Amino acid sequence: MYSYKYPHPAVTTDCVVFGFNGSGLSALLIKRGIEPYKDSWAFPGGFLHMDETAEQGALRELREETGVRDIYIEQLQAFTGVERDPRERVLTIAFLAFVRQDDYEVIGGDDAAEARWFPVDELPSLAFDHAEIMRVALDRLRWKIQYEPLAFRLLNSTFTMSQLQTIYEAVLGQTFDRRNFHKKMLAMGYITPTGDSLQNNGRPAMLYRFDAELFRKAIENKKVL
Amino acid sequence: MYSYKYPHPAVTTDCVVFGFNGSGLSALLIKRGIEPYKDSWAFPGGFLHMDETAEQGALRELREETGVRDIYIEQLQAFTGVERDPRERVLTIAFLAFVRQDDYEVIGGDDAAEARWFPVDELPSLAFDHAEIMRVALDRLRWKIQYEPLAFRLLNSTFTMSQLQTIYEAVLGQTFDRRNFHKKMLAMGYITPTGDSLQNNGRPAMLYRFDAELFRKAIENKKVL
DNA sequence: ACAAAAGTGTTTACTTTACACCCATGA
DNA sequence: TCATGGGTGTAAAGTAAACACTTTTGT
Repeated sequence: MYSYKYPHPAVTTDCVVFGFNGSGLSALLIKRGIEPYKDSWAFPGGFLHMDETAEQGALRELREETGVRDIYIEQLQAFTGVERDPRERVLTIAFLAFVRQDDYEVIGGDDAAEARWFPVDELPSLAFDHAEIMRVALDRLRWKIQYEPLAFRLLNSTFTMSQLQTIYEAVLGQTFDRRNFHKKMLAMGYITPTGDSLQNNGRPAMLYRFDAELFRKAIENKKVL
Repeated sequence: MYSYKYPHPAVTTDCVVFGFNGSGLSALLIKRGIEPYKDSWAFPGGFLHMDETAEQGALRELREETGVRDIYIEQLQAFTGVERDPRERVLTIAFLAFVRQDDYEVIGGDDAAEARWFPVDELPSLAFDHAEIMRVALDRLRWKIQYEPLAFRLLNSTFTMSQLQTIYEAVLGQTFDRRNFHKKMLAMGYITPTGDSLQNNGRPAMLYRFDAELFRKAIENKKVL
């Protein structure tokens, strides 16, 4: 037992993991193996340990519950509704993650009976206030992809322009002119051709690479992200 | 005493309150009246109660410690470093606020021995990790003012174009061409002239008003904030 | 030769920047 | 009448949007 002079809320972390499989945008959910909301789908997450930051906790829970590891996450926001958990006062710090969906064999583990990807437009009903968290996460994703090079975290290290365009179209829910898209992306100054090409069905497509070094220089010069 | 099966961190809220007094940008700080960091300057804030959301807690602490009440705040982010408080594990949820500096007689109260405004470029050294919070808050402010009508929260309900321009220049640390600034602001479509004017030193300046209704319509039509 | 997907350039519209003179008021 | 700050328009540059034909590959 742990005792405190004043009441303390419990603190959890949750990870909204977005993945891309070549066509549509998905989110990684786990089926809860324990109460409350047993057998409901929810974001991977769990109670914060005393010796880890929220970010470390979120990564640990993600690894334990889905097998996904070593990825980039960033804080979304804290959700602090008083009644969001029936057990006791629990607030959660939600994180956003972006991964190449095919890099991971997601497997349920620990408190998760099962883990799988759901297309973001075919989500099941979610435990706790996770539907609200999902709304905020999608808004943030749509906002950020326009100002930060998030898309490259969802692609292999080399990619074609149409793969890149597919991500933007999936996230923003609109289509772009192929020629203008191509021009605009190259004009950013941090996407470089590799020289290789990738073949699927028609003419082979050139492969590009995101250059983090050039990106850093680009934002320095242009003073806006 | 309050006992739990697993250890719980303590949770506080902190408010980074930005104010504008007609010329420069300031932040509201309190001098801590209790340990730890007694007599250091810090953001107003304190422990979260079990029956309030983080936002409610932040507003309550702000009221208790500085007398500032009934203002708009928004969540900045949670700060969760393991060693950020010497007493026990404490994580804080930081909020951002924007106020008309002259609307409030700030007064120290509760755990705060004193409360006063500091120009953001003349801040004292801060308690806990509040210097880090300040950095994040300023980054966020600079980012948001370019995309959201924050400036109007810092001004009286009617204002002149040069007052508005002064805020943008103070926050972003750069100057703008008076004519282009004027055009751009009116082009937003949600700033309307009141018909009145304000006199200070030369020719009287037209007074404008921020129209929240027009703003709502403007973001609907332009689909980007 | 045909189907499928990829590569590419030009014109037009729009947005942003640069820039200077006249006006209203108080001292 | 002078000093102070406010109001305003136009031309040039840059950015974004519209738009269609040709190329490479596999079948």
